[in-house]
Amino acid sequence: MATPKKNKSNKTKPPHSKTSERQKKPTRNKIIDAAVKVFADYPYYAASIRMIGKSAKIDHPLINYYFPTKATLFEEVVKHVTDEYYQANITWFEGLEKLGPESGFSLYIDRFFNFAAKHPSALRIVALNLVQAEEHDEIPGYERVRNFFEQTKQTFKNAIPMQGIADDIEMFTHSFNTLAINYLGASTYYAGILGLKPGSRQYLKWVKKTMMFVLLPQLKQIIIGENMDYGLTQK
Amino acid sequence: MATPKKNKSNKTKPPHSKTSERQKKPTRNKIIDAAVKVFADYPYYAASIRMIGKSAKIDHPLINYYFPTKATLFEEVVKHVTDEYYQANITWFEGLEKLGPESGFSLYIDRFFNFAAKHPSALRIVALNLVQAEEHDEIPGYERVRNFFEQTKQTFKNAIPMQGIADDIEMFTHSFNTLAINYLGASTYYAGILGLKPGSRQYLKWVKKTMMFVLLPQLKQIIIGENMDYGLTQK
DNA sequence: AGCAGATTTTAACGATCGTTAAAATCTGCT
DNA sequence: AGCAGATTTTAACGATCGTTAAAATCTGCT
Repeated sequence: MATPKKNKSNKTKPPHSKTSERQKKPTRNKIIDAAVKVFADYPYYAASIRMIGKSAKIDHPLINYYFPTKATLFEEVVKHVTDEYYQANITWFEGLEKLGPESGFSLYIDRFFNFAAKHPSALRIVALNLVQAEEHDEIPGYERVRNFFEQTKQTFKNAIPMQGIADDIEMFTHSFNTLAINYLGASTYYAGILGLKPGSRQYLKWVKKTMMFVLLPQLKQIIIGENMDYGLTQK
Repeated sequence: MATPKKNKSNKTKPPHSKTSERQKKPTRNKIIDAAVKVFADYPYYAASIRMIGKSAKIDHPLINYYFPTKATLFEEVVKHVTDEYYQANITWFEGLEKLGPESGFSLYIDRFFNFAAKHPSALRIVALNLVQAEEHDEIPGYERVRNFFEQTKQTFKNAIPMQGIADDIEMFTHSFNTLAINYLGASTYYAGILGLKPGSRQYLKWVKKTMMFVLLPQLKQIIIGENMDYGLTQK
C-alpha cells in the first residue's frame, strides 16, 4: 500500500484561490471533521469507521489510506479537539485580572460557553471516553484525554495571580472541569432531567448559575488568599 | 423456545438449607452478577453477551434463555444497581439532623464512600452510560439512569429539613451527584491525573476533602437558610 | 422406570466490524 | 500522448456480535 503524501514540507499551494484557504479541503480534513462528529456521539468502541465514511461521504476504506488504523484516527481527533480547546482557553482569561472574582468568573464562563456552543465536540469526546475499565487496556488517545485537566490547571495558574495553596487550586480546577465537562459535554442528560433543551438559553443559564453558585466562594478564597474558614481548617 | 419458570409466585424454597438463602444461586442470579461487573467496565454497546457468559462461566446462549435480549438484561442490571443505591442512600441520612451541617456532611460522605467501596458498580454504570448521542436512539435502560438524580434529590429533600429555595437545592444535589459519579464512578481517571491509586485511602481522602471544600458552604446556606450572599444575589 | 417439562449445550444464522488487496481512476509532468 | 505516482473504488478477508434452533441433559413426579 502506498503511503499518502505528506503535504507539510512541500506545500503545493492552490494558486491562492479567492475562496478561503480552508475551503480547499483535501480528503484528510473531510475525514477528520467527520470523525470529530462521530466520536462526539459515540464512545471509541461504539463509533465505527463506516459511520465516519458515511458522514464524510467517502468510501470507508479510503480512511485507512490516510489513517492506517482506527486508533490513529482517534488519536488525531483527540489531539485536534483538545488543542483547539487549549488554545481557546488561554484567550478566555484575557483582561480578567482587572475585573475581580465575580465579574471575572462571569465573563470567563460567558467566553467558555460561547466557545462550547461553536465547538461542542471537545467536551463531548472527553466526557464520552473519560470513564475507563480498570483492568483493561486503555483507549488509544487516552493519554491526551488525561492531560486535558492538567493543561487547564496550568493555564489557570499562569493566567490568574493566586495566593491560595496548591491543594485548593487543584480541588477547584478539577471540580470546575468536572462540572463543565458534565454539564456541557453531557448536556443531553442534564438538560433532560431539568426538563430543558440541551442547547437552549434557559439551560445554559442554569449551568452558569449553578457553577457560580457552587464555585464562586472557593474562587474568591483562592484568588484573594482570604481564609474565610468554612469550617474546613483542621488544626 | 420455552420461557423460564417464574419463581416468584410459586416459591419452591430449598428445604431451609444451613447455608445462606443467597447461597442457593440459580443461574439467573449468576448472570445478573456477571452482567453487573461487565456493564461496570464497558459502556452498553461495547459490553457483549459473550463477555458476560464468560464471566458467569456459562455458555453465552443460556443468557438469552433468561433474558430474551441484551437490552432486557441491561435494564435489569440498571434497575438492580440503582435500587440498591437508592435503598442504601436513605440509610445514610439516619441521625444526621442532630449533627449540624459540617459533621453531618462528613458522616454522610463516610457512609457513602463505605457503600461505594463495597458496591462500585452502580456509580460506574451510571458514569459509563450517562453521556448519550443527541440525535440517536437511547440506550435501553436510560430512563432509569435519568431517574437516578431525581431519586437522590427527593431523598435529600425528605431527609433534611431545609429552608433553602428549591433552585438552590437542585443546584446543590445535581452538583454533588455529578462530582460523586465522576470522582467515584470514574476514579481510574481522576486518581490517574492525581498520581494516586483509584481505591486507595489517599485518593478517597482527596475526594472527601474536595467535596467538602466545594460544597459545604452551599450546604450550610441551604440548611440553615442563611443568606450569606457570596455576591450571587442579583436584584 | 418412564415421562414432561425445565434447563443447558452445541451449532449455526445474518449482520457488522476493522483491515487488506487489487483494480480503477485521477493528476501532473515530460 | 504517455507515463508514474497519488488517490479512490470495489471486493473480500477473518473476527466478533446478538440471536435462534435444535439436540442433549437434568429434574421432579407418577
